[in-house]
Amino acid sequence: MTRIEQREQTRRALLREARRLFATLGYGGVGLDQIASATGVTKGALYHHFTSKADLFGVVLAQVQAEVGDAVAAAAVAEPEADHWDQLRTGCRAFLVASTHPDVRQIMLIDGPAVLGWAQWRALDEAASGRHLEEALISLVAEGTIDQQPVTPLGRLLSGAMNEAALWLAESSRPSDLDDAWAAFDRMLEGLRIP
Amino acid sequence: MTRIEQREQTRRALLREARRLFATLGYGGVGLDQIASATGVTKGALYHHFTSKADLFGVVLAQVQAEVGDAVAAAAVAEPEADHWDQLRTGCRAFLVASTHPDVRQIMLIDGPAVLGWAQWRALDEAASGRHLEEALISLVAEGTIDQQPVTPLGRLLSGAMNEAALWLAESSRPSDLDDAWAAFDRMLEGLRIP
DNA sequence: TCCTTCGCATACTGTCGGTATGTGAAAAGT
DNA sequence: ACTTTTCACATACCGACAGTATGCGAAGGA
Repeated sequence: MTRIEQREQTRRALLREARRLFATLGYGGVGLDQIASATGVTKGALYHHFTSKADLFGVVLAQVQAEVGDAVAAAAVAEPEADHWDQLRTGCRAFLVASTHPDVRQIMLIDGPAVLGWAQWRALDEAASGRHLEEALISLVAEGTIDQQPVTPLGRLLSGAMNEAALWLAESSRPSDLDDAWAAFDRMLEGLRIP
Repeated sequence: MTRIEQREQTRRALLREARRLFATLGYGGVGLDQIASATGVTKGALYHHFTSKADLFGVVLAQVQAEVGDAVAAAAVAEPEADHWDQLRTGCRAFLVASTHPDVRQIMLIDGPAVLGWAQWRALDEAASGRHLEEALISLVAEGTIDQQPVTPLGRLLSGAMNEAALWLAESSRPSDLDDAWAAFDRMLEGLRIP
């Protein structure tokens, strides 16, 4: 095993255990010694790969965000013949489903803004899934499907609505809640559409 | 000065300084010694009034939530002759404006869920302003102004949309952003209304 | 006036994020 | 082939901070 391979392997293992522990215990509930020992290394190795606890969390968060973003993009690509409107809908539904998963809930929705600050959190969100949302809205404004308006505030409203709905869904146990939340969100979207 | 007066005075002073520091530096950026010395007491006094740092933060958060809830209620009461629909709109606008203030932003929107957990945060939100929102939605469903549907997921969607919009507004500097965000939110509300 | 209560201070401990330094093996140079 | 350098990690340590145990002095009741 060459050195660069060993390095990557250790780094991946650290990220895997960090994500697992951050997701189950929350950022404040996990110590760096705990992450290191779960990985089978010491804290020295951790600080060789990451500059701080927040930095490690940031990389984990970026990874989670990227997965959610990929899920959204995959859902949109899955039906290439659909129009922009239906691509927005399927993308939003994919985002809602993905955000309900426990890792995403704790790391991205709860701890993310508090640990990294809202500005940095937003930058990661923008790079991962927010970008897709704004692009979709721009297309819809351009083709006249929704009112001419600045897309950034509208994107924030929709994103915040889905985030909060995902937090609520992850807490609730009734299976029908997902359908109810999606129906309500879909009604909201439909209300934006010019008849 | 009687003992009970002295106690209340110290407690209020602690809460005042804690709120100020939590709002400016964030929960993780403030130490209990810092709060105590800013108040002019020692950490012993702090632990005599609050069981933990999270407990102190929880009381501060409840106070902030109550202020926001009062602002929403006051805005609705300010125009008693308006119908339920316009009362919802003015309430939402009051919430959006109040949530943009720095204290509310940092304490209620960013640190709140991470420090207390989402369930407890939601309970405080429900008691303060979420209740008003759900009651308004129930009235609107009952009178047929919006579609028959479960109000809880819809309330979560609207609440999350406003929270995220408030975070975005507090970051941005253009004065027109508030108008844009409100216009977008108002369009969303209007879309829910049965013609 | 004595005793109890209690609001708060003082002094201490354990944990944890972060740093400084050591070490042995892999890679590079000659 | 031998030396030197690099580097991935371990070990040992420090400071900060949340939390605790205890002491004290004044208020309030008996």
